[in-house]
Amino acid sequence: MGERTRAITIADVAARAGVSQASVSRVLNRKQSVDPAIVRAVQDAIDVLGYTPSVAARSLVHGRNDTIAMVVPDLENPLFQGILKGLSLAAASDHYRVLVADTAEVVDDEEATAIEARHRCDALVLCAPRMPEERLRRLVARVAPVVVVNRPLPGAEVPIVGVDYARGIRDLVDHLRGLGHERIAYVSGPAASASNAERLRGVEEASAADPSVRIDVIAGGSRLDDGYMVAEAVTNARAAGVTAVIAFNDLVALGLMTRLTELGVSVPRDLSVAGFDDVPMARFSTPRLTSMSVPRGEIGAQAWARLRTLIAGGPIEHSVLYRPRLEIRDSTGPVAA
Amino acid sequence: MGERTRAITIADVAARAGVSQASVSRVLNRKQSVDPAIVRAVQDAIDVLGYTPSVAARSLVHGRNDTIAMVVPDLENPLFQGILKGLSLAAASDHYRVLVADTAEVVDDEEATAIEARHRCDALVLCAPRMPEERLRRLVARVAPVVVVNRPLPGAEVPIVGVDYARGIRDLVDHLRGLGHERIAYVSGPAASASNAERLRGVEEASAADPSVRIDVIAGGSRLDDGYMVAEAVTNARAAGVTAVIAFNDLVALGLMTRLTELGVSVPRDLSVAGFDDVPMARFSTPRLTSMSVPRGEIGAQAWARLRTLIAGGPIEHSVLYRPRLEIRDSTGPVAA
DNA sequence: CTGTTAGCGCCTTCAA
DNA sequence: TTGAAGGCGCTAACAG
Repeated sequence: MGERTRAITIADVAARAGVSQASVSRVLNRKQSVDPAIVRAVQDAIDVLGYTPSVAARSLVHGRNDTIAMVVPDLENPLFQGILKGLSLAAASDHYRVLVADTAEVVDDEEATAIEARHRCDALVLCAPRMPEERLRRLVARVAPVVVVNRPLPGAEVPIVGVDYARGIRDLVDHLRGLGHERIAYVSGPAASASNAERLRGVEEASAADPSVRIDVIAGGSRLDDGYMVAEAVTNARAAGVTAVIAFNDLVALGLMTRLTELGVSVPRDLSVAGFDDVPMARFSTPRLTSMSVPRGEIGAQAWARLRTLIAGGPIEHSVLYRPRLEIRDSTGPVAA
Repeated sequence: MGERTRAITIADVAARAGVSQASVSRVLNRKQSVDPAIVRAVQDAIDVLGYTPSVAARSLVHGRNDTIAMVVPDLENPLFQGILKGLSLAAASDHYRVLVADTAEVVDDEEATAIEARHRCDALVLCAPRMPEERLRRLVARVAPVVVVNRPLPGAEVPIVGVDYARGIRDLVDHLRGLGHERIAYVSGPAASASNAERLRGVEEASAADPSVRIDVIAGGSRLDDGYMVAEAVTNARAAGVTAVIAFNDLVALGLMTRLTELGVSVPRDLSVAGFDDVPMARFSTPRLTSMSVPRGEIGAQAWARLRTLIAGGPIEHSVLYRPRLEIRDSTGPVAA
């Protein structure tokens, strides 16, 4: 890598500077102190020759290559993008780079992809929202050091950086309750998604905590289209008394609102709609979308912090769960009188 | 990399199988024909030991590591995400992985980042829309094999995969002209952006080709906020007779429409608005946004195709320029009578 | 402080 | 067809 023609090596530098390779290596790594004259000679030789050390050789000697991998189901998901960005920037500040491995939503490939990616790198960030728990647990043990992002994994020896989706849903329900809504619909995400399961748990908890509220679940999805297409089901629910909708995420909420507008359903007058994730677009929809904000970049940065500790041989640090922050905008309002 | 404890090596496998390392290497790489008995013995040993070859050692020997890097100014830009996804998938099908290097919009870091990334990888995909041409030309020569994405670079020895933005703008202007618009405003992107320059060229060409049309340029930006904030300037332009707006990209168009709606300006009745890039959200805005579609994933895939040829020692293949496709939706309409 | 010597794990001639 | 040996480029002992 890194060279077109026959690369110049540390031996060339040593020869030109009239010293041993070890000395060159020393000035390169500033480990021991070296005679200033030699340092200068070596520096000169390096400059003249335009030498750069081979990362491959270094990797072989050190047993690491200052690279981590992030495995994601879909690079086009704004949530993962934000995490990747945060991870990439944080890692870069420690001279680490990030390899991306998009599994294109094929759950059955995730395991192999993760193992392969891990083999090229020093550590792994795993986003595998749909992988069965047991399989993920085995995988995690196999590819350590690793941190799991955006889903719980009870009992596994791995740091987790995630979001308290259940709590977020409860907070959202509270918000709607405060506006007078008692009949709410939750448009669910992908059936196998762990974070959808967490949200559903939040739905249950909210129902249990407040008998006056009733929350129906409508099968949805995770993308704009899914929200668009679920609109009919939502209007049916509305006819049956539902006054507010919580969507799996903002994309679904935005797609839903688009269709509702077409159908002549006014948000929030006829129906309140809330999303989750607080993607940039949420502030720019009409009406502006009430959402639960999730610190995407921060999740990536925290994942790196934990990974760095593990790489350095440190302990498995405490997991973190971010509590989503309610962003009240214009798509939710008081229940119609 | 790839190991926690002392890794097992090809020597361990050889020992257990009772053959030489060379034989193991042979069955691993299925190069020469090997005695079936040996093959079996080696396979068994590999399975029992759970051996996987060291990528670092391989890299050192081969001088490559089956990894390419993509340098981008901002991972959160939907355009680059799409390209990255396409690139990543295409490369993966050839057992290559992609390293991402986000320069966080700091143009002065791009050069160093590119060189560093290139040093870790076999080749580079460069997205550097704001780097001065001359500097980019020098850089490109230095980091080959490389392909430049999404900007022209006349006279450089490098394949380019890009978009004919000028043509796209002209097609868009034609569309608006067909609807009767003669006074158009172009909300420009970042001043240093090469693709903005291309769009401006399209604006000039369109004006030159059709004297009946007049296109004003309004300074904008590249994000939702920029579009939102430029709305006042746009309404002023409208007061001065402008009947249609072309935004630098969809994000700007969407932000602009949001603000226009707030200001009571009806799109497309009072003003037509068109974007560029055709991001997923364009189909879901209210009104649905007319845009110029750009094949994001395909750009990434083509970038990989060219890179692969270069890596294999092939020639610099022809550059490609995609012609954006007009997606007529509801945000553009006939000029008011 | 410096040079010599062994590897890191793998592939690849070269003989046998 | 197989094994032995050298080397990819660098670093880390170990002497000197």
